[in-house]
Amino acid sequence: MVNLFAGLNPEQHRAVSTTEGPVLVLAGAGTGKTRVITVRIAYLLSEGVPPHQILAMTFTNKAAREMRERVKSIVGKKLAEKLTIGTFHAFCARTLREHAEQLGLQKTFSICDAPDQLTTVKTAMRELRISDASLHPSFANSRISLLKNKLITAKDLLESASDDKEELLARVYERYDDLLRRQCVVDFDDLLLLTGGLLKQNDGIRAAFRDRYRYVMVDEYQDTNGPQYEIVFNIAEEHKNLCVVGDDDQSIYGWRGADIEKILGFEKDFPGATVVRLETNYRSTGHILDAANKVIAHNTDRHPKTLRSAQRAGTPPEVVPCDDEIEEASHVVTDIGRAIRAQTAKPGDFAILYRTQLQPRPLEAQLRAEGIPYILVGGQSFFDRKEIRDVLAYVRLLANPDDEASLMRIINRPARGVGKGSVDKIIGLATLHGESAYAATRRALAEGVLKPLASKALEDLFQSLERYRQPEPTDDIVSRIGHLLDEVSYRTEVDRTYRDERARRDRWNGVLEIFDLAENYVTRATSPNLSEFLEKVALAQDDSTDEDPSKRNAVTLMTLHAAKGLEYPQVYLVGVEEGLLPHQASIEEGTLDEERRLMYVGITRAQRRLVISHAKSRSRFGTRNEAMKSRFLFEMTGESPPEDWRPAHPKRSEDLPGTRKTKVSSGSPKKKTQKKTARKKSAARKSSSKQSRR
DNA sequence: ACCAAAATGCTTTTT
DNA sequence: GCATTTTGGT
Repeated sequence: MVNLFAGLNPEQHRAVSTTEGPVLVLAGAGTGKTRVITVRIAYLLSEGVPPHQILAMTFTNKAAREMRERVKSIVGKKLAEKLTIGTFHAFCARTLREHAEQLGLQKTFSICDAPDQLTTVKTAMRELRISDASLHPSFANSRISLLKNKLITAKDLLESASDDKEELLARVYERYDDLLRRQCVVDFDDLLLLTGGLLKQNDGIRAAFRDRYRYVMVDEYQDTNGPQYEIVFNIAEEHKNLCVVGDDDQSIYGWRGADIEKILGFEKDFPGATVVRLETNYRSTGHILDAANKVIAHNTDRHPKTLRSAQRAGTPPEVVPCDDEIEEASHVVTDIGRAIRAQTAKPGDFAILYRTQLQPRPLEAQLRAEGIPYILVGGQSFFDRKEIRDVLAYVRLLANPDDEASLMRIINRPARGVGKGSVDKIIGLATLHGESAYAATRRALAEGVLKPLASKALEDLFQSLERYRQPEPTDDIVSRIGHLLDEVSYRTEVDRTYRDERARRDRWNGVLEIFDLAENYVTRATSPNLSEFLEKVALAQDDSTDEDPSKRNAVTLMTLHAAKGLEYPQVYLVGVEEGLLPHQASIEEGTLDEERRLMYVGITRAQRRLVISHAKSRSRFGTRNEAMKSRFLFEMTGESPPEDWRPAHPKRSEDLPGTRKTKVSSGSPKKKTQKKTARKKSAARKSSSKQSRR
């Protein structure tokens, strides 16, 4: 075997070679963190540790894939495949399927995505007769998620509720969980929560996991939340062969329940832990790193550290003021276009980073106009499209008949004469008997309480579903899905709904892509089944993007959150304005530190060139708002703000909920019209962007 | 029960 | 500004 330690600096060497006992690696941005983890795994293997005893957890699929690839390139395919490397969520989904019985869960449970979660919250509220006015469904939804991530159960909340609103929320939470259980569905948070509970409560399973996974590694440890910590702790508590790697300065998931205290307090959890600091940055040139250091130094609650560049000073970051987001986009794109034409750079060298999903639009338009290839990362567009959700709902019903959200989605799509009346009757029965909507429909059919037309239609639908539910030996998943869609005439429905020829083709192509996905899955899986296929689909949203080799050499557009862990020769950081980069909502919540870390993450993605832009005004909700240069830019350059500069500040609670079409600012400079934004944080996601493939 | 027109609410970040 | 949801008419 080659010398694994070649090219490692002394700290990296120590992190790799300390295999026994707890290890905390504080790895600043660009200090070779991934390298350390992968070489460490290779080293463990070379020391004779069997691959199945090694468990490595990541937060994103991308990170997991990259880690496996890199280990593979060192130790070869055969060994690498026996390692357990995956996201927390994937690991948990697998564990839950293996041990479903212990939790009173069907092995075929489905995983509900964000829109389904919201639907379920709404159902819970409807059943409890709670109006949208007393509790916003999206607010309830995000709070429930956060509570789960903080290991607070509905019962806990009910007991500790200090006001009416909290009690209301607790009751919705409780009913929401009941509904999920009834549907045999778990949400993203349950995956972690139930696995944690399983390991904590079931001595046998815990012992088995401890015995099996002797060496545990966790990437991005600063993003660990309560349930994840519980899982890791329960597995590693005894043998203590736990190596966590992270950077408190890059903790940007606090809103999701990530607890920065976990990395700050690791030595308390595991006394005697070896602590390794990686502070030599191999990624960026000196000036860029200076800028990053200056910004992050304004945070107080952190492990103090300063990144040192291993490279020359390079060029300082450029700060470009623009009039509005259109000019900003055109500046960025012209800049990129010029470099590409001059052949000093290729499209793949560039990344354009932004805070929110509403920003990429003008950039996309410009890039397309200039004919520059680009990839839009994130923006869950594909799986949010109506026809995709329809088809997946059908597939989910095959795997799990009790999935109510899915049944309700397709019960009358294509239209088959099952109207509101019939649906209400079914829901009524389901609630009355505390059974799933599927069982309630069966009951309604047996009792003959539905209109003849609806009755006949549902008989047919159920017959089709049941026919393709059981795997025929000769039949694979793909043809089962195909036949089912055939029998319900889904193609006809698509043609009927979309008059425009192009739209029709587009939509149907989307459906065909599901078939591609399924085929792809079948060829890879050892024993293909619907539940596992759906699990892959639910847990892997970024799959389509980076596999496509034709898009390799393209400008990358993504949010700052999505950019963590990545690097590009040239980075454009756009929209660095008060209210946007310290985001308004964060200013209101007092989480400025996390916004600053986001800025820090953005800066440290750049290898040799960083261009930061901000606009004087930006259109939002169709109205134009004035914007101030972000405070972070003053922190970065050390300049002091000019006389007329005003930071964004928390908004008064009294606002005008009735006014939809607000007038464009009347031009009075003292009264700031800049802030008119949503006042609640919401987990709702929209299909705001399209064009993820082609 | 179905379709078109009108109102609504959304936009912080993701597994 | 947009897409989705609700409404009102047939």
